[in-house]
Amino acid sequence: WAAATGQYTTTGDMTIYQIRAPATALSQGVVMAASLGSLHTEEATCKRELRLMKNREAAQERRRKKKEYVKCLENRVAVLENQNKTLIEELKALKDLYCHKAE
DNA sequence: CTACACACTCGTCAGAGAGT
DNA sequence: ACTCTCTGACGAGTGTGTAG
Repeated sequence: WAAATGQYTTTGDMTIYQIRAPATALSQGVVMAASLGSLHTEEATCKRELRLMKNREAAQERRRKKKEYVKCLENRVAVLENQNKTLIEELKALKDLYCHKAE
């Protein structure tokens, strides 16, 4: 997994996860540390993979809901445009009626 | 056919906010 | 203080249309 985004290093009593900056990015690496006592490297790896998986699923769900929302809005636009058209026609008919009565 | 531009999708990161 | 979820932003990969 290290090839993907980062790598682990151990310094003193701390296990450090160093995120490798993207090839073109200006940002420095971010350091996330966890005490060696509670977070074994293997356990940390597991935790990270679990977090990535959950986040991946969250992003997918988010995008699905966004699509749904946009579709909903588009439907609403269509309905309102139809209503508007109908009202304009109705208004026109009433105006005609009124004009003929006035004559 | 190739090279390029543009649009779209996906995974990931970082940060905010809520819950414990 | 710590953990978890949600979400905007970003970069990489891929598909598609178009000019040369």
